[in-house]
Amino acid sequence: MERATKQRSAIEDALRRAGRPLLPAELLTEAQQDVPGLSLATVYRNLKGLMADGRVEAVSLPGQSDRYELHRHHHHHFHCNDCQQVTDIDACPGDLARLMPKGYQLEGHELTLYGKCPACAGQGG
Amino acid sequence: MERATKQRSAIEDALRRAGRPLLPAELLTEAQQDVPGLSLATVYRNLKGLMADGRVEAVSLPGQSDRYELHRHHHHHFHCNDCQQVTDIDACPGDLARLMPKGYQLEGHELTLYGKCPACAGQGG
DNA sequence: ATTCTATTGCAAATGCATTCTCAATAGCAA
DNA sequence: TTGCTATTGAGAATGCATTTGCAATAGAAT
Repeated sequence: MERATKQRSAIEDALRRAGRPLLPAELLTEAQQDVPGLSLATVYRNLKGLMADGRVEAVSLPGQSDRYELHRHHHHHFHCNDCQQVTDIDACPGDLARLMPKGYQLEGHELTLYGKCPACAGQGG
Repeated sequence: MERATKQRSAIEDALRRAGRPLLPAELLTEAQQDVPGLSLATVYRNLKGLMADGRVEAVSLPGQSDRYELHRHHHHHFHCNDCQQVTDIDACPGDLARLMPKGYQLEGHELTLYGKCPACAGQGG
């Protein structure tokens, strides 16, 4: 991460445009609109560097391979059961400490919502 | 799943004793207390069969490989940041629909709580 | 422009969880 | 008991996401 490359900016731009977590393969396709020859290995290499710089973070959902998005404050995710697309949810249930059994210390949480996104909900899926 | 085998009952017994989701490797170790020669392949084979029968279900946590537990009603999970052990949480935040953006249909959710279990909290981890 | 070396594309290589192959074993019906 | 065949153990094989080796390319300091 010492030099600025068109590949890296294409990758960051693609993430910015998407505004949601992308799979490496999706990110590759998106960024290839700027840099046609871009390779998946380069996507992974840059994601690793961008994560080390705190500019990008991985999004792990249950049973899914990691997606990546630009760094954001605490939020959650919605996963469409139809199109598999993931959307950021800028809200939090809060007060989860009350769910904890006695003796357990709560340090964090992750919430994944499932259902249909507007596009899929409208198609009788 | 046509014949009853000591391997299968050892596997079910181990899950019952644990009372929490186990990794295939943990389950192997536990069940080997009953059937020393038990192999990992047999653990996987039986888990698949038990899941098909609805007796066992997979527990996927973000960024983790699947764990397995006996079938239970809706619940959530706590993952200890120290010992990595997973505990069932018989409570639910409820009313998550209010977190949904307009146009999205909520069909389900998964909540993972993180922190320290009693054993690890007591050790200044 | 020249030089140095970080970065890239490609394909091969990893790491891993899970599945499969196959001969030997063991439920269980008769 | 006997016979049929589902199940098992062991290890090789898969499938996938991710990483790496290497020669070629391209930032950017001079």
